[in-house]
Order: sequence, then C-alpha cells, then structure tokens
Amino acid sequence: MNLLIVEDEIRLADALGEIMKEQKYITDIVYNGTDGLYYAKNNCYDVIILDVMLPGMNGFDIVRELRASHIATPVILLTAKDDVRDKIAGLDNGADDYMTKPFVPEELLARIRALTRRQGDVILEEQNFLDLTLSLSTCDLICGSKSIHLSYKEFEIMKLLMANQKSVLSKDFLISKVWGSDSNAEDNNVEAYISFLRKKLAFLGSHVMISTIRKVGYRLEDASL
Amino acid sequence: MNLLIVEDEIRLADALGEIMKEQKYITDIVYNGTDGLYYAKNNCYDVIILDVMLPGMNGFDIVRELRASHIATPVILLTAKDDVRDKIAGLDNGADDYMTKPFVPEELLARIRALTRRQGDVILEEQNFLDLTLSLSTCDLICGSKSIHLSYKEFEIMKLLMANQKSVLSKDFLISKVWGSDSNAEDNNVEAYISFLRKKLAFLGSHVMISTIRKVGYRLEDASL
DNA sequence: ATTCTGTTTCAGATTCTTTTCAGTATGATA
DNA sequence: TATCATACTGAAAAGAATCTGAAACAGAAT
Repeated sequence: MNLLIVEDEIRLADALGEIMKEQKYITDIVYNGTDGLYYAKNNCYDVIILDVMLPGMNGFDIVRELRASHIATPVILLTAKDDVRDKIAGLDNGADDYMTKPFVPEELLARIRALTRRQGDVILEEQNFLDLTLSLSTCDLICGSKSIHLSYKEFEIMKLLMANQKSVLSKDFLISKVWGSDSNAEDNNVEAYISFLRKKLAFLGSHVMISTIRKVGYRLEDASL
Repeated sequence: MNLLIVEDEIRLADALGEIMKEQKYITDIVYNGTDGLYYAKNNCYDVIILDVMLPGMNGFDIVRELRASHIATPVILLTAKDDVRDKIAGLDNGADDYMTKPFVPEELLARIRALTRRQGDVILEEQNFLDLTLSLSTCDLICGSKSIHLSYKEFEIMKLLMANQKSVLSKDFLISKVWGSDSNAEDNNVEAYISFLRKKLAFLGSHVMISTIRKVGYRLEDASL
C-alpha cells in the first residue's frame, strides 16, 4: 500500500513515516503544500494524509484542487484546531476524514484501514454490490448462504459490472475487455453470457439484477427498487 | 438518499430524524440493536448511523454481522465514550467513521456527505431543464420522485431540446440530427415522437412543456408561466 | 475414448421501438 | 366563417434488438 504524508512539522512527519513503515506501507513524505499537490497529482496513492496548516498551500486548497482534477484518492486531514466549522469545511471540500492533533497513531492507522477497505479494486480479494460478493480469487459469486461458481467469461463480465456499478457498459466495451478488442465476438455472445449470469443471480436469490438499456448496454441495479 | 438511524436515546434519535428530514433524506429510525440489524440487512441504505451502546445488540456486533453478510453500506458509529481503543475497534470491525457524543449535527451531516460522495464516484452525466433531469447514461427522464425510460430516438430528441433551451428546433434539424441527414424520415415522424415525449412529460407531472411554433419548430418552455 | 466444462452458434420467441396511416384538431388567411 | 395547410394522436403494422433453450463444438481432465 502506498501513502503520501504532507506535514510541515518534520518530527511528526518522520514519526508517522516510521509508523507506516512498521505497517509495511510504502510512504512518501513531503513538507509543504506545493510539493504535496505535485506528488498527489503525479503518483498513485491509496491514501493521502494531509496537514491543514501548511506553508505554500493549505490542506483545504489541495483537496479541492485534487477533486477538481478528478483524483479520488482518499484524504485524511490533520489539524491542530478542533473547530467543528473547520471539520465541516474540510469534509465538504472533498476530504474523507478528519483528525485533530494530538492523536493516537493507532487511530490514524484504523482510519486508514477503514478508508482503504472500501476502495479496493486493486488489492482487494472481493468485489461487492448490495447483497452480492464476487470472490476474485475463486471466481465464486456469493449471496447470503448460497454461492455458485462462475466460468472465466462470466466472471470477467460480472467483475466489470461490479467495478462500474453506476455506469452502463456497452456490448462493445464488454467485448473489448473480455474477448479482446481484436476479437470477432458478436453481440449475441454478450447476450448469451448476460443470460447465464441472470440465471445464476436468480439461483442465488439476489436483490441484484442486470438491467438492459436498449441500444446502450447493461448495468447492475437493485431489483427491489 | 436513504438513511438508517439506530439509537436508543429516543430524543436524540428523533432529533436526528428531524435534521435528516430537513436535508430531504429519507430516514428509518429504530431504537434497539436487534431491529437495527434486521433493518440494515433487509433494506438498501446509503448510510447507517449506529449507536454503540444499544439494548439488544451493540453497534460493534451489528457492523461485524453486516460485513460478514457482505453488506458494504457505509456505517458511522456514535458513542458517548471517547476512548481511542473503542474507536479503533469500531473501525476495524468494519465501520467507516466514528463520532463521539456530544457532537454538532453539522459535522455528522458533513461526514455523511463525505461517505456518500465516495460511493457514487462515477460522476453521472446529466442534462437539466427546470424540474427535469435527463440521465445521459441510462436514457431516463426524471422529475421529482418519478422517472421514465426514453427510447433511443425519444432520448436524442429530448437531449437536443434540452441542450438548446432557448432556440426553436426545426423538424428538418431534428431529422438531420436524429435520423441522419440522408434519411427519408418525414415530418410526421418527428411529430409522432414529440407526441410520445409530451405523454411522458405529462406522466412525470413536469412543469416543462414542448411548445409548437407553427411552421418553425419546437422548443421547451415552462408551462407554469 | 469418454466425460466434463466452458464456449459458441443458431433459431424461435419475446419485447420494445419505430414507422405508418387515418382521422381529428388547430390555426392562419381570405 | 369557410377553407386550407399544418400539426396532433391513437392504433396497428413493421422492424429491431434482445433473450434464451438447445445443440454443436473445443479443449482439458479422467
């Protein structure tokens, strides 16, 4: 796991760095806001820990700038001020969590774990959507006490649907991802697999349904709505 | 947005309910852990707010049970105890955030926003006009709590009308954009679709009307003017 | 060789979309 | 007002897209 720490109190920053190293987290540390923004924009971190009061550029500005650039990396803000208004401003500017100094390192670690647990498509062992869990290691689709095995192509399609929950995936997109962009698979291949998956969802009794948007594609939906 | 509040202090629970109502959040409130778990498992919430000390079943147990059932809904724990060990336990049991009572309601609201923002990290694109929203990904037309699906051509026409709010779009223009400039579609094709769309607007109860400018074309207008 | 599993192909059924048409309504103009 | 062109709309027909069961096929495992 990769972290970025942006903190101008050098001793605190380095102490945090040590703690992260113990957790086997790979950590970059920078001591001012300008560098912080630069690092955050040009690397891929799992979490960014950001002091609010910084020379160069403050923490709020950095989060806002990151979100404006569509960088969704979880951000934890750190501050000495225990002002509720500040907290709210921080969270509404796009931060995911907020901690007041001084704090116990273990709490920071717990909050990091909480944030990255949610993230996950990279390291994660499973992919979730409503009552469904897709085990990425065994290709099993699980719902409540039932589970069923997915073939490779079923699995790939389900994974894409779950990884892009809110968006509609076109047949062309699915073909290029699952069969390969140079393949000559036809739309009906996708349709057949969607049918297989629907049968398995029905078997599991899941609330999840695969809905068709004609001439556009497929996406997951909550059938109970 | 749908929330579940699990809190045994009835006055606090109801006060929170009021606050959520002001935000137009739809809220279920239950006053003990057993009900909390039941509600959480059998409904689809965007966030669950969970007191730790509860009759029946405590907050930690509920989160753990939910996560074991692969329900990933974000959970915010509330507690009177400001004990770091407790916080860590809560977060590691699967909670996403942790707040100590007493707290300022605005901070809770900000944390709810932070959690739900992450969820829908896909910025769904949409087109708006007055009380209408057209989802560009699903081709759904939404007004208040109602929504209705548009066929592809209905969608294309609606999109053009909404994208060119002030101007009058001629049938020829619509034909060239929707059917293609080389098509042999007739004016009546457009008329038929305008009729379909008007029916759907009526169904939605929208303030928006499609007005006809004879021999010129169509445009959107506010019917209540 | 046989079985098993996963994949592809095909064709009929189904569902939704689009077109067509006829009768009606509306507005402009003389 | 009478007439004509234009626009509206319900219903039916035609057309497309999608679904799905069954069968054919391929490759791996037994």
